[in-house]
Amino acid sequence: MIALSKNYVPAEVEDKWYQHWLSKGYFHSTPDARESYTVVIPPPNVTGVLHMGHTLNETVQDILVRKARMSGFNACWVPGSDHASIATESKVVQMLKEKGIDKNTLSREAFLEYAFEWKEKYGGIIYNQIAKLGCSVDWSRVSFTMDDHYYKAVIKVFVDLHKKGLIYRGARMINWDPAAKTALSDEEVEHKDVQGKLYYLQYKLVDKDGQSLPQGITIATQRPETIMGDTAICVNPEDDRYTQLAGAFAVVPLIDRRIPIIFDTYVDQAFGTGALKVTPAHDINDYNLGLKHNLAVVDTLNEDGTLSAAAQIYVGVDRFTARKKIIAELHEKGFLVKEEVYQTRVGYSQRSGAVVEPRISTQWFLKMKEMAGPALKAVVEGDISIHPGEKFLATYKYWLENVKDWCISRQLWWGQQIPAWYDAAGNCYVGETEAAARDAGGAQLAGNNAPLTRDADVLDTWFSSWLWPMEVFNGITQPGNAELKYYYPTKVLVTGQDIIFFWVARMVMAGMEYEKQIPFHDVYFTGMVRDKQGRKMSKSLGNSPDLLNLIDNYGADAVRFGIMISSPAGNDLLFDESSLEQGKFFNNKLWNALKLVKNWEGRQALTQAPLPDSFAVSWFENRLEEAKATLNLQMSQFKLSEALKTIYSLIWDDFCSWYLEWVKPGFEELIDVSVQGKTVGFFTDLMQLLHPFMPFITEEIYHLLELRSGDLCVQQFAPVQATNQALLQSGKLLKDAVTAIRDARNKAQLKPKEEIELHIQPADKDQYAPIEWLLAKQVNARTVTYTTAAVPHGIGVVMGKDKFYVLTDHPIQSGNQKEDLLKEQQHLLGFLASVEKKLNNERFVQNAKPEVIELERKKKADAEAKMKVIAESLAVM
RNA sequence: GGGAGUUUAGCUCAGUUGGUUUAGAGCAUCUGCCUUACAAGCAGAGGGUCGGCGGUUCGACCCCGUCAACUCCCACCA
Repeated sequence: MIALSKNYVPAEVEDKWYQHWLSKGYFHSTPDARESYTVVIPPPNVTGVLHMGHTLNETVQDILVRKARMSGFNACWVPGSDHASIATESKVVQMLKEKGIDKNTLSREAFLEYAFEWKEKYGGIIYNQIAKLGCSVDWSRVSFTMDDHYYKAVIKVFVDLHKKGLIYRGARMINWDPAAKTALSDEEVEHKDVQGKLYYLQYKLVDKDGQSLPQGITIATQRPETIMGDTAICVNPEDDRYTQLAGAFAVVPLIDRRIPIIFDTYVDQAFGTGALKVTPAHDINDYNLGLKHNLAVVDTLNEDGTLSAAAQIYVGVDRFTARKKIIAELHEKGFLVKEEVYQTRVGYSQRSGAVVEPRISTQWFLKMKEMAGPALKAVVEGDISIHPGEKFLATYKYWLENVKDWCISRQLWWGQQIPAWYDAAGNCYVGETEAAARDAGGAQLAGNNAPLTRDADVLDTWFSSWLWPMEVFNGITQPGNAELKYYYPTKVLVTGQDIIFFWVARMVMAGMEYEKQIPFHDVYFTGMVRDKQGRKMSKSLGNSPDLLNLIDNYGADAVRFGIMISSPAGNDLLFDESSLEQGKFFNNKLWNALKLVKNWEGRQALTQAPLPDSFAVSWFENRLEEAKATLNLQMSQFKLSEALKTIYSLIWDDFCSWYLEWVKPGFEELIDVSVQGKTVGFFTDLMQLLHPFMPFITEEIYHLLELRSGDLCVQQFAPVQATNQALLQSGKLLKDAVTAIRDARNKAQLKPKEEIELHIQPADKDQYAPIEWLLAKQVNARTVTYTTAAVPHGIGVVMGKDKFYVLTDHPIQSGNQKEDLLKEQQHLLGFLASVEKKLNNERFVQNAKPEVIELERKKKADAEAKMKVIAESLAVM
């Protein structure tokens, strides 16, 4: 027999089994006759580390995948990472800066070399974490969104969509990130409430000949640093205050530029002064107004957010510094009328955190209306189910119905370079290669052999990740290949609700476009992981724990347990290490149960029917099947945390606290060989049920229980058996009786070792026959006898219609037995009153279903019987 | 400014088409136990007018209306 350590030590177990599973190739999938169960990992940023959000996601996926693998499916979980264009590039730029290297001094090739070096150096961290967590991913399928084939797929899709007329290039107002110096999509801009100020500025007025007019005009703005870009002042044509200004001009302060007064109903008379400065280069509304009124566009900002030469003053000064200086100057020169505090929303770059500037720029766009249709249909018609329920359906629908074109070009180097080439005249040709682009140029380029220049920009990261479920199986580069046909569509996507637009909706679009099929059947949205106080986890708050540290401290199983136990689908999770501690305690509980059961080896007695223990065995057999049915239901509904609670309670309460106590032999007694065998079987089943949630300790115990050739990891679940309800009822009666009598013992301050004589006054004596022996054992009764009348000097215990009398040799405290009975009686009186009220209500008797009425009658009868028992007891006292 | 969601025990949450005992679990709390698997444990206990108000119904935690608080998403009013 193996000597088992006092406590469970995860570190000794986890790496061993993970290596074993890998060596057996259990996680490796190849197409076969079984149905596939495919999950593609939401690829984490290649240079990042896993945070608690990832940990939750990966754990959920592993649970689903392991469960599928043990349920007859050919489970395939594809791991991988995302090149994360802008996030990675900014980290590399930062790293270079620390080395004293300026990105601008490097060639594109040299920069990419650094970037790949960086990726190689840090790209392994997440994979190590995924393995440590026990994730059963197919390591032979690791994918990266910049793998050669993947790169080609992205290029191919770009060219294809361009050919279809869905991708176009044009000058539009886009979101500009002055820190990363690139365009962003609308989704990459995060709006935050900010307390700003509204400045009221006085502009001088002149007539068309340049003669000063007596009055000025006051406008309100949040951004005085953009006045040099003003190209008009706009007022409402119906605003009496300003109608006489038709034909007049305003003079921009500080630079003395004349701009026209224009009239448009767009302006809200009630806001500010009813006069609006129009700056087409720096505001989307002003831009549109400018288009309508044919205004000039004066771009006063450089790409890094400093003022440009066009601003004339403060050239080269950062926009926020310039704002302060300009305010001071305006104040000094008397242009600043007043300022007031103003609540506003400012857009920030999701990646760099910089305040985003609206900027007119030539970029590549994807038409989204055309893509949205099928993607909307797939979800609305229920081909894809979203969990939890309807919560995200409305969000998804709204976005797709109102989606705008997607700006897909980024002024970065790290990513798939846009396959567009330009000739000297600036004509643009699109093709997978320069030669193909040249061919596409056709007649226009005929005879022109001058070299073409490639578009310097790369594509948005999400323009590659939206192909993920297809291209990890080479579905774009080798359409219709055997693996794609087998593994696609995937079964379930597990991801955070924050990327529903970035990724989920777009994957559906790409899937519908290129496979004419949904990419996944179910979407499981996990909530956001927050700290105990409900705050977001962030580096700056320092409240984001390190995953490997947690695994060191608690073990991977406990981490998985802790994060799952309090994580209903879609709800935010308040992360608290105490739940990991609970997981650790659970590990230990399992370990101790193992020690107990192992301890019986070599202490078996031969079977001698009938056994007092046989009730315990058949009860647990049924309880187990009952729980399995519950579990399957919960799993099929993606109620994973509920499912874990079910197993936890099944193991801790039903198995350990009840079953094992029932069959446990006394000191130096033997255990029946058949009971021992059954118990090992139960324990094995329990480990199998728990394995998807806590793979390491379950595999360990599985092997420690018995010498086996196979592994739990791939052990297939047996079909669930029907249960015997009567037996389960008896078990409940036994538990209730034990609890009630123990409560009485406690209240009488009896020590556990002090024996009692138990007298039962049952409503139905037959119910007690099979459980009598176990009841005696659990309440430390030396004798059990039946009675039809009150037993003098006994502590009376009322349980439903049954009554127990506890006799003891020890002096007992009479306690507050009577008080308890009176309390119970009060409760019953109230209950009875409510039942009787119902039954006396004619309309209830007329309208309610017969079975409901029957039930109420039974409740009444039961309650009356209980009242009688209590009354008898009180009478004796 | 629109839209969605949440509100049940001190905390985190269940509560399945309205009727199974005037509401359940885990954690926390309290009491008693170092009982030969487990003090990282065992045996018990206490704790909630189901956010407020109104309605539908014989009957509401559940359906409807309304108010309040919190959360999230979306939106170009300077």
